[in-house]
Amino acid sequence: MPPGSHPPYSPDNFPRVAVTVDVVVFTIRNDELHVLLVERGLEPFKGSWALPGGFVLPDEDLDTAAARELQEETNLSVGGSYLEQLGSYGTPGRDPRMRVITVAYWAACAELEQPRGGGDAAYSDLVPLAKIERGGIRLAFDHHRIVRDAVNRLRAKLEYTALATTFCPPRFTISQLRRVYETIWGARLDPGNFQRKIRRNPAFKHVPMARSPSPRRGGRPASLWSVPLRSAVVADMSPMVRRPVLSDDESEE
Amino acid sequence: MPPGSHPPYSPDNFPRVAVTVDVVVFTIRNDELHVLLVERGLEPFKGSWALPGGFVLPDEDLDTAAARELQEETNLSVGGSYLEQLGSYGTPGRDPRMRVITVAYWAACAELEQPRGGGDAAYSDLVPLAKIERGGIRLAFDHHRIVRDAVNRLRAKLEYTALATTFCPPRFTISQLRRVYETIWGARLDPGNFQRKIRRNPAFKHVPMARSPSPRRGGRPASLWSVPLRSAVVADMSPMVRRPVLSDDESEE
DNA sequence: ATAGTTATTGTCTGATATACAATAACAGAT
DNA sequence: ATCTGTTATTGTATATCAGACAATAACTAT
Repeated sequence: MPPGSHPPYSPDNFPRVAVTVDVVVFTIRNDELHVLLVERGLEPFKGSWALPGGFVLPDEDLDTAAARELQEETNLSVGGSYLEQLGSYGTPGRDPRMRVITVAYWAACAELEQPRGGGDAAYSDLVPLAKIERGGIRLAFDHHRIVRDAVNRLRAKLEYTALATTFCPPRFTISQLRRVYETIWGARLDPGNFQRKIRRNPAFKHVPMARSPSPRRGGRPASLWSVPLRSAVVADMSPMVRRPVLSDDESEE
Repeated sequence: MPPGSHPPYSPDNFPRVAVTVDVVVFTIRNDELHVLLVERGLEPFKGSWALPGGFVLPDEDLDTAAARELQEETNLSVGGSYLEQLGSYGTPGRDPRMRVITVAYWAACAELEQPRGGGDAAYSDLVPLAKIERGGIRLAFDHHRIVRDAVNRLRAKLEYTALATTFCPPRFTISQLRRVYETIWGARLDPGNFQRKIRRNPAFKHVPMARSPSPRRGGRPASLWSVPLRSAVVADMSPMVRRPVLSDDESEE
């Protein structure tokens, strides 16, 4: 890699750097987008919230390290969720103790059991993204920026992939899926047009004899859908158009 | 960052890792997409081609390190080109000497002077991407994968940004720009429809009294265009549709 | 003047998004 | 059982836009 003028590799001849992975875990709870955070028990930033993460182990690939962190924090195997590298952050001084470069990942999960409040490890909790975006949460290091970047990526990817389905159970109604978009985008989508859009997409398969089960408050029962091919979730699809954010009251005028 | 069960930071208490940046520099020469490569003068992979890159210096941000590498290799300031982080690669064993995690970047440049063959530094040259994709080039480390990822990203970004303009001089004709798309996508675009698409895009501004200068071989002279706003280059735009690759002969049935 | 070439504008057609109306299938209240 | 409210699903009409391709425009070279 070094073109020549750089010092040659050798255990004592390269800058001292630590490499960590941090994961932005997204999930939807009560129709609100949440992020998994841990409370720091040590300086620096003791008492602040931070993204879950840790060192990349000596014989571990980056993706593996991220999957391990996700697993450790959520008890979810990567199988049921989506995990993707976001980017690396290494501004000098981002960690006051030493040079730390972090490889950030983001994950989308359907259901998340309430994080164990305070175990042997740190205290962790799901925090509404709105609260973070509002500036209502003090985040350690440059994690505010990482979260912002992750949210932008998430919002963008909903547009042209079927990733929204990873926030749903394996079998879901089209309205459930629509609510995922509405929640994450903060926009209202036309139910009829959304329906057609999904039905036209060959990645989505009708679940034969199934009707929406959960106790509903009236209304025609919806049929269930799934995306059988794992690869279809991340494949490009005809884009969902992201509309401008609407305020909650669009009734009387 | 460590939730708790991890070892605390300390100069002696984290895995030994080196961090480098590697840059995939793209440019177009003779209507062909090229990548800048350097020939390795040292083991491992002595004699193979590799991406230009090197250590991240102790007080250097990642983006800065990448910009420095680009500058060192091309004599181009980042001002005239586009530089973006691609992702990080850290599979154990990717460098046989030690654990090396590289943060890969990719760059798009308009003109590139012929790399100085062999100076004090390594021998470097522009290599046609087609040759790399065909497997005709032995690349060191996992650089083959990095180049592949970079090309995919480049091709994707042409679709919904004005990044193709970074392969053109500051003032260009619409046909020049179209040829950039055709070169990178390996597809043929309809001149008329392409023209309209660009003219409809408010990011593109007509250069008042200018006509295409370069010695042409006949044909109506084209007017010149530019994208005055730097931010408009990376902003989302109405997507160019990527058509299937066409073979060179689409004339006689 | 003529032929060849590239730039630019026009036109038509088909696909698709959007708004919004209409119908279907349920729960709960009366 | 009927009526009301709610959600799911289908229809429809309009506007927009991509794609094919024809028609001009403005040059160079002969």
